[in-house]
Amino acid sequence: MNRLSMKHLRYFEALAQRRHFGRAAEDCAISQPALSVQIKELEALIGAPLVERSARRVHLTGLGEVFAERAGEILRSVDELEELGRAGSGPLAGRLRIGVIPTVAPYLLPDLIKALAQAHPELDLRPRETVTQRLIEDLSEARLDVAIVALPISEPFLHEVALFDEEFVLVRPKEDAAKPVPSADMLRTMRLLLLEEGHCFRDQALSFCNMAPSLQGELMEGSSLATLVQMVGAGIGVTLIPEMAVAVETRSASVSIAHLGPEPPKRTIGMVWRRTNPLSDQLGGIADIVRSVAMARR
Amino acid sequence: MNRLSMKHLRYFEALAQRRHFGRAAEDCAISQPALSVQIKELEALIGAPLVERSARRVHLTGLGEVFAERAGEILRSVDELEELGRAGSGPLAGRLRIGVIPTVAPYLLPDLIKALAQAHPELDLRPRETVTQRLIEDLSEARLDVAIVALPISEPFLHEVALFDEEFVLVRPKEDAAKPVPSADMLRTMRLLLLEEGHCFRDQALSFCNMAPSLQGELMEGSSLATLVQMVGAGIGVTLIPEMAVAVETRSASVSIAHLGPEPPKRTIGMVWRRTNPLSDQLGGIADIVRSVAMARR
DNA sequence: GCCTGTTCATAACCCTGCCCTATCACAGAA
DNA sequence: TTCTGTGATAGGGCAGGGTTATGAACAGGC
Repeated sequence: MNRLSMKHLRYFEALAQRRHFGRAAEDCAISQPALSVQIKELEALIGAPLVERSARRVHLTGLGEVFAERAGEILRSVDELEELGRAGSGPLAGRLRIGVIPTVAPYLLPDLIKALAQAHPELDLRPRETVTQRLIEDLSEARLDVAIVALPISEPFLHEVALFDEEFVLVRPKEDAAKPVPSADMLRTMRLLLLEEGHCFRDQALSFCNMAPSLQGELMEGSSLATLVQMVGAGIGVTLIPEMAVAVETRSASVSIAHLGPEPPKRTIGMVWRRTNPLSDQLGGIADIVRSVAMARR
Repeated sequence: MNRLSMKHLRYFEALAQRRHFGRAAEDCAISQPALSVQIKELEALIGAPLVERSARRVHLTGLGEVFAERAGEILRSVDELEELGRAGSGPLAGRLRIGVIPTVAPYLLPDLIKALAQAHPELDLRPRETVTQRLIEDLSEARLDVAIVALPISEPFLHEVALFDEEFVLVRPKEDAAKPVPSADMLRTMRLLLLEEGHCFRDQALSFCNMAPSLQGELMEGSSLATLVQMVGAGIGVTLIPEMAVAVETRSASVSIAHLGPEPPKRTIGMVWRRTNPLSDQLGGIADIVRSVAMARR
């Protein structure tokens, strides 16, 4: 006889309702002696009698009634708790903490949130925007469920799925529109505006130009693509932005867009999550939705 | 594997706090495999994973966190419930439903309530005033814990203890004060005012006068001793009242009190409760308090 | 790359707790 | 009294939940 158990509560509740050991035992699908013993044990546990036994009828003591009431409340909570799994009936119910890198988030998230809310209305979406490294850390510490980043990540503990490829396009001042499109090598000689350290997109752009990260002395840095484009519009230099950002960012700037050929630079955006995440299977479905949203934006 | 148990909740709570199977198992004073099995069973029961196992660290799933929170609340309630017995530390904690007959209640209850509140501050007193028969019924149905009535009751299921004896005194109009005190036989010829049917005091008075209950045609009836005394003051007849009522009832009426002798009628007031009441022992203590209050009123 | 330590899962065994049936004890009713 | 209904007690058996031993997966150091 150790501590209060669920059985004690359920048996006592039955007894409180029926006020009859035999009848209550029946309700509990056990024999009358079994119930008697359990109730007795419960009273010993509480240290005070809860029921008053008389030959003809069973009554609750004052304490017994208080106990029955509280026990009932607890049991209802427990019943509810048992239903918790089934209640979140859909495969993906509850919170989904999704991280997105800054060079994707503003262009993808608005549509994505709408699409996810439609596909999984019971989903409590918690988006978060930050650089890749932080996203990986957050995934590792289980502060995030999934992240949308540029692949590859190559973290052994993460599962990766590709979502889509996106091209990098050159943003020049409007008056340069007629000029020939520079090659990657030529870019290196131009004043190239890039995001500050930590953004993966910065590294991707540098890699396309075959520039060592240490050459950055010559460069200007901005904290967002919007800033970079506005600076280009002001004639300060040129920059690269991902295709998806074009529609939003060039609307209000006097810049021209040029596709870099013949082998345009591009990156692969993908979704990653911990291999150990028990929802792994369902997360593939989420990835499909992200993919379709990204395609629709073309 | 049947239903959710206290162990499931406690083990899961430990795991949620420690985020480590071995450590949590230690907290629960069981072995790590035992905890693993229970958690696994719990997840099967809920129908969804609650924890995410990885080699280095354990995380809760979204559902797991919700579950942990709710489980914690439930466990706190249960802990509290376990304390219920010990909390009502005194032998007589909680509700005490006490019934008193109407010819005693107004003269005893005020002092009694004060005395009981002082002796047992944790006592939640629920007094009730009604005629003997109803009191007995209420005791039988466990709607009352104890009753203060005129003895004997002679119900086999009730335990009786005597509290005190009280004399009946004659109430006459003030102008009769000088007249000789009538004998019991003489009373029968006077206009005797009595309580209405159902009050035990009525029967006791009738019995003193050796009058058959059927002779009531000649009598006046009142619904309370106060009414009777006022009517006597108005010269309508005479009445008997218990000694304890004298101080209160004759204060504001022009009546005179006479002791009937040489063998004055009296009745024994006592306390009764169900033999099966588990608090039987403690109730003797309550009776002692009632007794001392009654004595003090002399 | 291989070895080692950590951690959770699985397996095999065992014991305690719980339930069953049978029976007793008691109180009311006939 | 005897009979009936009710709760308590006794003794035995099954299984849930515990134990230890071991396996599998993974991280980190050499």
